[in-house]
Amino acid sequence: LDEAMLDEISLMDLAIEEGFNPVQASQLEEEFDSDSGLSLDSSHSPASFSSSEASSSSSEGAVGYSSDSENVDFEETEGAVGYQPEYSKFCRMSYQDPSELRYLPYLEHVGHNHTYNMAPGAQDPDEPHLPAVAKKSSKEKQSDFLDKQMSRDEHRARAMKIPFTNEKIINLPVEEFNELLSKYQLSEAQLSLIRDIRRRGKNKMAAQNCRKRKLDTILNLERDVEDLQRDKSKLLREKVEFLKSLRQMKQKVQNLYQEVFGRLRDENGRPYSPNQYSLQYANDGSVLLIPRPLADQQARRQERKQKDRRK
DNA sequence: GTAATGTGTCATAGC
DNA sequence: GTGCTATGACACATT
Repeated sequence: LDEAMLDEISLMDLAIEEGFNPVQASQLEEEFDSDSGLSLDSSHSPASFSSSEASSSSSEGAVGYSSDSENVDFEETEGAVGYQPEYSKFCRMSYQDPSELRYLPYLEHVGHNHTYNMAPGAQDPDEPHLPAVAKKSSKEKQSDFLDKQMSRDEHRARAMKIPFTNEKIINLPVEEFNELLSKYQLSEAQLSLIRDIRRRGKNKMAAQNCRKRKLDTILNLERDVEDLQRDKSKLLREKVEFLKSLRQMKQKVQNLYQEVFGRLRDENGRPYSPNQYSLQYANDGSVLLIPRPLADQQARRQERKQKDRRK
């Protein structure tokens, strides 16, 4: 019995393994396409014109998700230095009216753009020219990377001459935000960029909170699992103790029974046969000597009652 | 070279 | 209808 209990306890050591679905890498079908194959960067298309052309002609229709707001013409940006994939994401498709794709018919099938990746040298014109820097530690590089990430919209805002800070764009309440917008004469492109910056900024914070919450939830659940495992172990130990104690009590009763039965004598002074008689405990505490068949019958009845009660 | 991890972004649902 | 938040999924960089 104890071994069975211990086996049961050992079953609690359940390894919680998270399933992992590896992200399938997209196939690169064209030499300069992004990994997702969804790049909208027209400069990479054989039938395209440059992004600056696209932006310069966008006064009457956007080519990207955020129209010309992010396709700023950065002719002052000089040749790219090295591979800057993070700077390539400036032309998205989401929310876009398909009719706006008339200049890029070969991209009409694209529904979701993750244009993070560009060919070497095809730096996002939105982004500033970043000269090569001295070797940095991985932490510094990570920090640099994050700085670039965080300032990307700021570069865009500066390039589009947005007259207030991104911090305001992102954090002002709607009313104040709209009030701020109304104070300036802003072009459609500027308004579009501002809305994008606000949306991205808010979503960025939301994602950070979401991830924190997710981690907290996981930690709490892990703690709960540990607590429950401790409780279960404790209950199982108690169960083992109770069963042991019950077995001892039953043994004592059995010994007592045999002692009492062995001392009983009939009117002729002979002992009763345990095959023909048995002792039975009455509800009032008395002990009766009754013939075996009757005792067996009562025992069966009692058993049935208990079964019914369990149901 | 690869798996794991962290981050920003997009799409979408729900409020 | 609009704006916001939450979250899954994706792409990418880094470790």
